[in-house]
Amino acid sequence: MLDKTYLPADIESKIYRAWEEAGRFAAHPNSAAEPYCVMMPPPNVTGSLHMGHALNSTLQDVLTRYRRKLGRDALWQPGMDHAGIATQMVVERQLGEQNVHRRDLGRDAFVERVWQWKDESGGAIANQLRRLGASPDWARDRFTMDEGLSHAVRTVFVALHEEGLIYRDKRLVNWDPKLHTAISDLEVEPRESDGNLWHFRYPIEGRDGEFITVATTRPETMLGDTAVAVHPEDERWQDLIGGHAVLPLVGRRIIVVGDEHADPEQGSGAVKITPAHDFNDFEVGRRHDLELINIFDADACLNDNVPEAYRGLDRYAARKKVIADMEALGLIEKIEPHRHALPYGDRSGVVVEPWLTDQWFADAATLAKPAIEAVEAGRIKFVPKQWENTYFEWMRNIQPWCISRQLWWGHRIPAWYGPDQTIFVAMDEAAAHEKAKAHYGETVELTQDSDVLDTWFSSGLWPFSTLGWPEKTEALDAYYPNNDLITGFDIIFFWVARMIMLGMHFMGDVPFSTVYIHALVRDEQGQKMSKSKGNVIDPLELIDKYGADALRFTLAAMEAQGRDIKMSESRVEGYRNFATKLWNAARFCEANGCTRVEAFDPATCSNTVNRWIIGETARAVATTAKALEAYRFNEAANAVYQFAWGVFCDWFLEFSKPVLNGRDGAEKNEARATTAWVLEQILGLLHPFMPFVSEELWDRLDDKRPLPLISTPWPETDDPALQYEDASAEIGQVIALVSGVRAARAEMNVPAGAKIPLLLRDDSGLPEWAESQREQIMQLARLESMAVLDGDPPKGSIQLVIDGASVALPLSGIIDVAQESARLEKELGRIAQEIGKIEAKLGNEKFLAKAPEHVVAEQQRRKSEAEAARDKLKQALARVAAL
RNA sequence: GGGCGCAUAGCUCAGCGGGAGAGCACUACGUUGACAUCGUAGGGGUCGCUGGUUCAAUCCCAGCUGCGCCCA
Repeated sequence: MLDKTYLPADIESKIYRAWEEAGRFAAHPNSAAEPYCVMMPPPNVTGSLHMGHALNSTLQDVLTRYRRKLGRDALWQPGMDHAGIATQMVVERQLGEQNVHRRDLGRDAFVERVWQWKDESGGAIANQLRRLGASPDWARDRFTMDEGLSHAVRTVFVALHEEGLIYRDKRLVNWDPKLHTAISDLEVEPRESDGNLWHFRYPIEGRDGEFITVATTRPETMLGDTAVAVHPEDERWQDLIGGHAVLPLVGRRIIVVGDEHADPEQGSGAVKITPAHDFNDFEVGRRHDLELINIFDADACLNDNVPEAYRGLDRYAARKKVIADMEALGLIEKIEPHRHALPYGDRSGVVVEPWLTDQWFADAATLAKPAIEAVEAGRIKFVPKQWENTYFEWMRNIQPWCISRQLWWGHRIPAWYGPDQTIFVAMDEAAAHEKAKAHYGETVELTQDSDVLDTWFSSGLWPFSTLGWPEKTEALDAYYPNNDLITGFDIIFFWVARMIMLGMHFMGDVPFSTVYIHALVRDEQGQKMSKSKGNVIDPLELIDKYGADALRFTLAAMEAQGRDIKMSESRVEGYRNFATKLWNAARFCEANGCTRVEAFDPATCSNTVNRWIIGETARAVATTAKALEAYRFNEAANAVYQFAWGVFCDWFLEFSKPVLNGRDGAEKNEARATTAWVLEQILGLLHPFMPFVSEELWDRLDDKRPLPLISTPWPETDDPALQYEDASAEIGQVIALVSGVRAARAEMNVPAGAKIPLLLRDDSGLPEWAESQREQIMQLARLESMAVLDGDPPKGSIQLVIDGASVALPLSGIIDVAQESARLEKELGRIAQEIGKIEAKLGNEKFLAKAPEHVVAEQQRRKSEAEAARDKLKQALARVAAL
């Protein structure tokens, strides 16, 4: 016998272990089944499960389990990302606690140390995903730094280099002066902050006492100015274009150029140009062939290209000194408070510098073309569709992708330098030597590039590298293109776009056909969860408290397309209650001998209640499946919830009680078999959302199952014979009657325990449906008797009108005449209002002329129904008044 | 500045051209032999504002207001 309360913690790990040990998550690329593949966005090896992972993984697991049950050969590919900067920082921090810097260890020892850390404490998230009930094929687990994936990375680098799509260039990059590495523009986070606009006067050469005023938010960069720009059509400065100013503090002659970058509306209309330290100025410099003067070192301290007094100062000290010195010279026109966005490194949290360095770049614009076309042509579809705009917007304006990072942890760039700095890109050192020998005609010393690749370079290969590429494997053949990609909008650029670019280029086909972009999980107040705000909800705590099923169901039920999730614990609690409810329903079934009957055929049931619930089951299965096919997770979850609780528990089990408690025989047998069958369908429907409780019940309710629920086919209820529309109509009337009686009882304060008589009549006397469902009605409406209403209702009756039938509850002595009269008046008022609305429509000639026929017919039907009810209510009211 | 999204019950949110819905919260009653992590019933909404399209608008279109996000 099942316990009274379901305790998730008692069973979850046991069930999970059983699944995993039996290989229930395994994909079978050599099977005849149609493949279905989802790539897990590889979490950082340093990561631990947060709400975003929980949502992302739940959705993938729902889809995977659903498809698996549909008979597809499902591969949910798990893995982990080496997360270059993040991981290196973790280990550096550990070293820092012992006052050791990575330089003290040296590169090889440091990398060794990171691997050690990875093996010991990395990847904790995999076990956390297990607690969530995630069912990826763990045996195929991959890591972006493992041998196979590293080989794929080198292969791609070498190939793209040979095609000219990867090149080395000296360009401005976002330099992180704390981490000492270049980062991509996506890793830069603009943050609003309060600063100033300093208006500096630069003396004009050859015109004593005349100045050109430029404004800047970064005074220290003036030491690297090589020009002043004004708009070419700005009348104020026409005569100055081509002339020179003298850069204060430095004394350099700098040219005044006409360039559209200068905005005549801003300040004086003139801007200082520092081509080596500003992206816009860099472009201006390029157009006018200006000198690039780099004034910073790697720490963002001033170097030897500035006057001696400033050398060695960090950028903020330099700013102070520049301002003070300009002030002393009387060259500051004014200082205005100014709010603007500063570029922060998302990892280091310091302001990054545009800095001129040699880096490796990928020609993203070229790679993007087929990737844009694939989405335009609909070969990849984003759900919700509006994210395609975001994708297009970025892809159509894509910049060269800086792929080198000055880190130690990551894929070392497979490029070697000869003594004269000639570059040899090759799969390994031996191959590089071969190339070098061919070039130099002799063996020379080669030095490998010390940089590593951007982490996203390797994750961009994920859809095929994990399947064994560049080898032609069975898995690659079966699962590429993948089917669905489930991820958050925040990595559309970082990851999704790169996978599409690289997939198109190397596989010649899209990496996946659908990208489902899900919500961000916020806290209850709608705030983004963050450690600093302290509003982070730990999914593992929720699992401890309410069970993994409850958390999963909450996330699925709240995942409506295009809206963020405000996570609230009360919802989780509510879905925990749902699991308990189901548990108790199963317990009821168990206690009443409702066990699976092998020969049971839902298409040939005779009892109306059974036929009805079978039809309802078929509808629920269809609704759920349709919602899942459309990625409407909330609709799918709600369909299951509503059916299991609102239909099966609330009505069907109640209807079945009289039979199950009655005499043994054919009727009872059919009721038991039907109940067992429906419960099984519910468990099947529920399994993708609540795998643990459904599996546990599946197991506990029958010890002769050939397969666990996870491997049992999805409920098949397509057979039109299961619709049973006649039963649906009949039970609909029963439910209306029971509900009507219950409402009247409550309203008239009839004690809940009191059994009352009921009189009922439609056109032909006691309706057939009432007679055939007599027992159910009597039980659920708490009746003492049910008889045909002959003539007028007895005095002192509550009178109801239900689906065309007159109902009387003779309760003389119990009811209050005034109260009953008020109740009927209220009801009548409601009906009259409705009739008014419908009449307005039907009285409108244009409506009759233009509305579709079925809409008009529907309104007419509603009108006559309402009128019939109104008439009966009026009669009832008249009778009450006569008392 | 450009783009996207959101505004529906006290709260969180579905819905979406022809009868305003759910969960939670709230109120009343209730242990009827699965379940108080429960049952039954109930209250509660000019569907942000203003126009337009339509026989018909919460739903489509435009504008406005407020909020959020992305890009520059």
